[in-house]
Amino acid sequence: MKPRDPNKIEAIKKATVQLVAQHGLAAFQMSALSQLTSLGMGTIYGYFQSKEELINETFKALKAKHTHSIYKGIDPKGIFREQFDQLCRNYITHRRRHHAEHLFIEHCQRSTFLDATARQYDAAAYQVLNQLLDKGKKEQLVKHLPNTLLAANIIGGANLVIDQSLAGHFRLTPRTINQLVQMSWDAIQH
Amino acid sequence: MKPRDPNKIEAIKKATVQLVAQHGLAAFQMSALSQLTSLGMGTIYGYFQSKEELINETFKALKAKHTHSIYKGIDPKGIFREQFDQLCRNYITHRRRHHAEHLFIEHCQRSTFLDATARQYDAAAYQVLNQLLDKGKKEQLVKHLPNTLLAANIIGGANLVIDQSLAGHFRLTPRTINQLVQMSWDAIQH
DNA sequence: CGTTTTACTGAATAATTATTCCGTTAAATT
DNA sequence: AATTTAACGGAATAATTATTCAGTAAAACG
Repeated sequence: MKPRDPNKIEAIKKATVQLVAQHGLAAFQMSALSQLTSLGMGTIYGYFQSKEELINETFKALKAKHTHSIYKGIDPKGIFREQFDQLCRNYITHRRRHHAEHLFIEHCQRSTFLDATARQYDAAAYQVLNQLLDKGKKEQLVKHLPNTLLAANIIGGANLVIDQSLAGHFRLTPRTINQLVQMSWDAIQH
Repeated sequence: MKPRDPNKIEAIKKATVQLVAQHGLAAFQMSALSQLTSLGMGTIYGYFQSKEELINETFKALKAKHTHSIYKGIDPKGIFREQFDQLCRNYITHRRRHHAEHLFIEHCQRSTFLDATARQYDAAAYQVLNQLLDKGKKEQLVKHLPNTLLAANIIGGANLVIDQSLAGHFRLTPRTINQLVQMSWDAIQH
C-alpha cells in the first residue's frame, strides 16, 4: 500500500533535518514539514507511519552515513600523525558541510524520541577513532589516558569552534583549522 | 494580584530545570510540572504568565548565577598557571554538581523559546575567561591564538567528558580530572 | 479509450496540551 | 469570631497540532 518514491523519502528527511536543526525538536511540526516539502499531510503519512518513525528513520540514516564518511580517506599504512591529521580534518570538514545534520542528531540524542534501535547506531561511530588512538599509544606517540578523555578533547573542541563559526562569531580559515588541529595534537601527544 | 512566595518560585524553576534536562524541551509539559511540584495549574500560572515566561525567567536566573560562581575563588594576584587550573576545576566541579542546570541552558539555547533579553545573558559568561587568556598571552605562556579557539578546546573537552561521565560511560576521579586539566593546558600552552 | 490501480491532497477529526476561571481553603484584619 | 483578602486547586475550556480519510487526479493496463 505504501508508495515508495525514493526522491520523496529523501526530500521529507531532508526537510525534517532542516526544520529541526533550525528551531529544535520542540518546535518541529508536521504541518511545517508539509509546507516546506510542498507535499500534503497524507502523502507524508504514506511514507512514514508517524512523526516518531520519521524522526527515528531520519536519525538512523544520517548516523550510518556520517560514520562511514568521516573515517574515509585515511591511509591504513600511513604514519600515525598523518592519520590523526586526516581524521581531524575529515571531521571538521564534515561537520561544517553538514552542520544541520549534526545539529539534528544532537537534538535527537537529547530527546526522548529515539527508540532502542536508533540508539545503537550511536556507539558504533566512535570505534575507528578508538582504534586509531590505541595505535598511537602503542607507538608511544599518544598519552596513556582513557580514550574517552582523549576523544572528548578532540571532538569537543572542534564542535564548539565550528558552532561559533557557523553562528558568525568566528571565521574558520585553512589557517585556523591548522591551529585547531595542532591544539588537539598538543593536547593528546605523549 | 500575583502571589510572591519565593519558595514556590524556586520550586517551580527547579522542577522546570529537572524536567527539561531529563526529557528535553520538546517533551516539557505544564501538567508534568504541576505534578512534580504538587501545585495546581492555576498556582503555577499565578507565578508565571505563560510557559514561555517561565522558561525565560528560569534561564536568566541560572545564567546569572553560573557566571558568578564559576569565576570565584580565583586569586587575582596568583600566578597564571594556578589561576588557569582553578578556573578549569571550578568549571568542571560546577558542571558536574549542576549538570541538570547546564543541560537546561543548552536546551534553551538551541530552541526558539528564548527572548532577546535572555540571549544577552549569554555573552557575558565568557568575559572573565577571555581576560585570563589575554593575560596568559601577555606573559608568553599561552599560544597567540584567538580566544574562541583556546576557549573552545577547554570548555568543549570538559563538557564532553562530564556528559560521558554522568551518562555512566566513564568514571571521573580526582586523577582523571587532573589529566583532563593537564590536557587543556598542553593544548593552549605556548 | 474505458477501467483499474496507485498516489496524492488537505479539510475534517482526534488527541494532546496550554491556559483560564470559579469554587474552596487558608491567612490576615477588624 | 466575623469579615475581608489573598492564595490555591483542578476540572472545564481554548488552542494547538498529529493523524485520518473521502474525494481527486494521475498513471498503468487491457
